[in-house]
Amino acid sequence: MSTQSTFKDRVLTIVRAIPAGSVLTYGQVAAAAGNEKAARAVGTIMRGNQHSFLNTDPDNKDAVPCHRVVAANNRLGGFNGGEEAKLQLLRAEGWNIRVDLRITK
DNA sequence: GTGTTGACCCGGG
DNA sequence: ACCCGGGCCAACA
Repeated sequence: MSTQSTFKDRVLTIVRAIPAGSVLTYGQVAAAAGNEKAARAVGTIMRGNQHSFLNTDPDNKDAVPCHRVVAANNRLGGFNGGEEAKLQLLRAEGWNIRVDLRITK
């Protein structure tokens, strides 16, 4: 069993299965992949995905919608193309993300 | 084989 | 709010 699917493979499969409009935390993905404590490693794996935009295409089976993986405690987490890109993708899927209320100069 | 790094997580002061 | 530390694991040098 272990020789066929590595932790990385399981993580990618799980992330591919996240439907639009849903999100999982790094920790939840790690737990679903069989190792609850590997949240950090999930981030490492996500970093390897170069395709930030193609990943939104639901018809592409190889797409890995890594923008649907967020950090715990309602934090956003990182992204290859910058947090701003991740923000817009999630907003397009119905999430309401508030950023700043104060006036700065 | 040994570090080091990092799209993490939790707790404590 | 802030800063700090320990733990965990995969990838890389």
